[in-house]
Order: sequence, then C-alpha cells, then structure tokens
Amino acid sequence: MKKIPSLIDVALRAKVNISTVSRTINQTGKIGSETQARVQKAMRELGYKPNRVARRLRTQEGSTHLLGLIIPNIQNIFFADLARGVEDVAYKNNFALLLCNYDEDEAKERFYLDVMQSESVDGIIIPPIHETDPAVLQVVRNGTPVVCVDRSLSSGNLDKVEVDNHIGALRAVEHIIARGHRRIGVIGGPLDSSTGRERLRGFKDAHAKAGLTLKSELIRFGDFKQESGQVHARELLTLPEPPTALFVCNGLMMVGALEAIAALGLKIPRQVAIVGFDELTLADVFNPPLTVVRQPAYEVGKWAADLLLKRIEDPKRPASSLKLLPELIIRKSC
Amino acid sequence: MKKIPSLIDVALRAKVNISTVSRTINQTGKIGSETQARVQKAMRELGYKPNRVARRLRTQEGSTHLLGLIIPNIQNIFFADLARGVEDVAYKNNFALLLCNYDEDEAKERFYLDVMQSESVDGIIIPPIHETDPAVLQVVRNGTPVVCVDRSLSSGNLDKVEVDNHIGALRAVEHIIARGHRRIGVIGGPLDSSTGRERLRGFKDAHAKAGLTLKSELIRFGDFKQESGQVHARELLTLPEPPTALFVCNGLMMVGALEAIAALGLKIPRQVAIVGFDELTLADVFNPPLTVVRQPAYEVGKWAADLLLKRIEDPKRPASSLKLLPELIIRKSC
DNA sequence: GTTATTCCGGCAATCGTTTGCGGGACCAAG
DNA sequence: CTTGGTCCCGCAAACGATTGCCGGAATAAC
Repeated sequence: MKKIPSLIDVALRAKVNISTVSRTINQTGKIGSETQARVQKAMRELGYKPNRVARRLRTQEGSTHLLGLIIPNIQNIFFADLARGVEDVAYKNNFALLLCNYDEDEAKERFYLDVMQSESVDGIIIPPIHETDPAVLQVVRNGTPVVCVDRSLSSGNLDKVEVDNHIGALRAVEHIIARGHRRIGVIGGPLDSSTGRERLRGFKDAHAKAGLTLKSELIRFGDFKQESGQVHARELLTLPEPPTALFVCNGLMMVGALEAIAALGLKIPRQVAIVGFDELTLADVFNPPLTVVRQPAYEVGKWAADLLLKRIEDPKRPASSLKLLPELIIRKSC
Repeated sequence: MKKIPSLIDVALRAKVNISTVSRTINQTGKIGSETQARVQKAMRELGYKPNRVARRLRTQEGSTHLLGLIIPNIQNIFFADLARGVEDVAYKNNFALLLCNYDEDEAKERFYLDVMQSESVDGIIIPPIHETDPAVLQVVRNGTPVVCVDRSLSSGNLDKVEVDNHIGALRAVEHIIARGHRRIGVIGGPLDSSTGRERLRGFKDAHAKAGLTLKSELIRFGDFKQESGQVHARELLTLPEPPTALFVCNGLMMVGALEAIAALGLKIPRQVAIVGFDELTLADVFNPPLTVVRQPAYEVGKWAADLLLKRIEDPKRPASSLKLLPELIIRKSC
C-alpha cells in the first residue's frame, strides 16, 4: 500500500513550487533549464505519474486523454475489428479507451452516454442506435465531440465514417443474379438503421437493374443478431417454393443462417447459394469458402479515431464525412 | 454548449448547502425528508448527473465505479467473450469499463497499467503477460484490487479464475489417441505462460498414459497469434514424415492451421485430423465440424468480475481461486 | 545610480465532489 | 429557567492537478 507520489511530493523533493513542476511537465511557461533538470530528477526518483483524474477534473476542455467507444456488441467481429482500429490510434496518441456494449438497448446506450460525459471523455465514437438518436444529439449539444461510425444520424452535422452499404449490397446481389439466380431471399436488418435500409436498397436496386420483380415473401427482417439469422433462414428455406440463393445482411445473422442450412442438410451452393455481409473468421477456409462483402472495419475505426482526435484539437473544423468502400470477395458459396 | 449542472447549481436551486445535496444523493447522514424532497426536485429539474471524475478524485478508496480490463487482443474471440462477461456484471452493478489491448507487448501492458492506476480504477482484471509479471505485482502492492484471469501469477496471493488447461488438453489428446493416431503434432503456446505450459503438460501426459513416446520434431511453439499457427502447421505437415493429427493450443493459431491445411489441399480428418483449443465462430458448421475444447470464456469473465467486486467491497477477504472446466466438444475433425 | 525590461517561479483560486466537525434549533427533563 | 440531548444542516478542508497574476531578482539602458 505504497503512497503514490503527487505533484507536492515532487515539488518538495525538488525544492520548488508545485506550479513549477506542473509547468515543466507540460512544457508551458518558461522554466530555467537547471530547475527543469532538478524537477525531472525528482520525478524520476519518485517514479511520479501524473494523476489523470485530477487533470481531467481541472481542465474540462482539451486533452484529458480519454476516448469513449460505445458499440452494440464486442462479440460481433465487425465491432471488435473496429474497436481495435480505434484503440490502435488512441494508443499511438496516448489516449485510453472507455469501451461499452449497449446491445442495441436504448436504456443502456443512455446510461453509457451519461457515464462518458460524467467521465469527461474528450470525445465519443458511436454507431447511433437509430437515425434520430436524441441521446446522442444531446451529448453533441453539450459540446462533446462525437463521431458516428457504421450508422449515421439524420440530423446534426457530425463527423462520420461509414461503409458504402448500398454499393456493397448492390454488388453482392448483382453477383448473385449473374450466377443465374432468380429467386433470392434476403435477411435484412432493422429498417430504422441506415445500414439496414441501405443494404436493402442495394438488394432492391440490383433486382430493378436486372428487371427482376421483388418477391415480398422472400424479404425478411432480422435484428442483426445470430438467432434471427437462423430462424429466418429456416423459414425461407422451408417455404413451398424456397429461394435458390440467400443474401444475409450481417455477419452474426450469417452464422445463424449457416447453422440453419447445416441443420437442414442443404448443400452450398448447389441447393442454396449464399452471400453474406462482413468477413467472418474461417470464411476463407470454410467449405465451401464463403462469398461475402467485406467491410473494412478496422479502417473505419482508425479513421473515426483520427477524425475525433482532429476535432478535439480543433472543435470548429467543418464536419467531414467518410464513406469507405466494401469489397465483394467472391469465393465458392455463390 | 450547455453548462452541465453541478452540485452547486442544485444546492442553489434547492436553497441548501452542497453538502446536503451530496448527502441526500449518497444516503449518508441524516437529512430531513422534506429537504430531501426539495433536493430531489431540484436535481430532476436541472437534470443533474454527478461528476464521476470529481467523485473519483475525492474518494481514492471505495466505489468510484470504474473497472479496468486489460487483455491481449479483443479480436481474439476468447477475450471478446470474456470481456462481455465482465461487462455484463459491471453494468449490472453500475460500473463502467476501461478496456485495453496490450497485444502481448510488455511495454503496452505497463502503459495501460499506469493509466488504470492513474485513473483510480476500483480494480483490474488482467491475464498477466507471464507468470512473474512485475508490473502487475507492483499494482497489487499499491493496493489496487487485481484479479487474474486465464493465466496466473506464480507469486502474490491473488484472486484468480482460470480454466483447467491441463485437463482440457489431456482430454483432447486422449481423444486423438483414442482415434488411433500415433504421430500427433502440437502447436503450443509460449512456455512462460501458464496456459501454454499447462496445455503442453496435458499433451505430454496423454502420451505418457498411453505409453507413447514424444517426438520432439512434432512439438512446436507458437505465440498464440494466427500467423504462427499457419507457419507451424505448414512446417509440420510438410515434414518427411508428417503427423496424422494436430493439436492446436488456441483459437487464433487454429485458424492459421486451418488455412495452412486448406492451402496444402489436405482433407480433414482423412489426411490430417485436428483438434483445437477454443470454440470458434462457425466451428460447428464448418466442414467438417471442428472438434475443439471449448473454454467457458464468458463465465470466466463473469466470475472474475464477481470476485473483483467482492474484493473491492471487502479488501481483506481471503483470495479465492476458481478453476473452470473446459469441455471437449467432439465433432468431425477428429 | 535610477529606472525599465525580462525572466523565473511562487501564491492562490479553481474544477466538483466527499466528509469531519461544529453549531443552531428544538424538545424534554430537572 | 437552565441544562442536556437529538436532529439537521452548514462550513470548510481536502483530493491532485492547471493557470492567471504578481513580484523578486537580474540584467540592460539611460
């Protein structure tokens, strides 16, 4: 239970005032070089580490060196990759990361948003739970820098970095059609999320461009969780006239769909072709290897953190909006 | 840029002293009921949220309601599940989570450990980078509650929750042997981690029990990352006399090994059987479905957080040590 | 020698809480 | 009427940093 040294201890040992110590640490104000040396020495000898809490309390604005990241679920590999991207740039800039999972639960999102403000984070990265997320807007109004990732906010002029979901889905479904499929089932996401909507739009546009008519019984909406992928896939594939191909709108639901297919004993791609959204672990060594549209999750995180850091430095800079391109990785499942 | 209300604002509005407000919030000290009501009302009207930073600064000890979790890599599904377990119990108890990835990098681990102390977290959950991790020990000596997960620390009498790695590996390799394999390759982990060592011990013990002699050329050591799984698998399988079965000691390396097998065009389990450590996404729908020893990662996280919370509440309680049982899931890859 | 300028570094307020201490008000007992 | 005891609640000192302001010393200019 050793006492952790504070500014005072350093000041005492170097025989200077605490303000002098503070100034040598932060390189602010003019301090004589021999005084600096004395202070440095004292700090080294005591193993002094500045107290981030005190620092954050004092300087409400500016670099308290803490970033907040609020995501639906870290178990979703997409968000894990994204988080990793954020973390890497945070670490490079000496920022720590407050990470929370809100599970698509609005109350939880609110709670964590409160925590972040209460912790005086320098900025927050978040995929808003839906397009008009009042809680997020409130945080922005309070002056906390926010950048939206993955999903966007309809109002509020915020920094954001997204993936071009429309083009991703479009390419995927065009590819399915090019493979000769005409009855294509889709397991989409919630329509109040921009990702869900954009991917569905891609699905529809691909049909339109090919002159295909949509079959409403083949359009299902999941909740981006594994379970829903499974039930909808099972339902679709046990239809009297089942689809010959499936387009699944996120990774977790893809896993569920694959489970359903395995349970039904269907062969991919002969009996049912499938293409997913999100690269999965093992997708390339799966049998057959999975055709998916890969989202650059890590890069999304990286860019988001970049943007956030820039905004923290200069709160007045105009909001920028990035849209990264997903990549259709054609393997053997379709 | 609305001003966030503080205790003072509430006090002013309720026409009481700030200490009274503080006391009604924390239920400490006797406060008249009509005064309490007035304060509650003022808080509601102003939308007051206590400032966690100030609170943490003031009370160095006790519930600042922040937990630290330092893990190697969130992209490793084992740690993602574990993190989720921690997070769930943290949330239930109104704790937030400071999450960091140290990437098996000692400098990074040190940095984050410093950050956590500097942030005055209530406690830390960490898989120590190796058995005699001086940085972790130092933190413990400073009086911060720590619980070790997954890997343990040889000295220091700490709370810990681990998986029984020996029995897991033993069962796995026994199963491989029962399938008739005699030349079994292993891709192990670093020997300075308890997990790496215990799993290898299981491997050896299984051989001993079956009266098999170890072939040293079939024993390889990776670093628990994907890449190393791939190169060692390739090397093993291109030996003049390759093993007929592989035991891979963690999930990431398993992915690498499967890549190598796919690249080599080998058929599982006919040409090479394989069993891994850690359940992987898609493992059960893989072709063939993967035989693995599943670690209860989520439960490890849950228990660890439980233990940590208990210790925070009562720092003097004797250290407890949990060992959870892994489960051998026999599917078709061996 | 006097005044002005520069350079350093100390003093003290501040951030938003918690908390030990003390004191006023009120009531009951003597 | 005095004394003693509760019961509330206010005062002010922490926690560990940052920072505006000021003043002393040293040097330079006159």
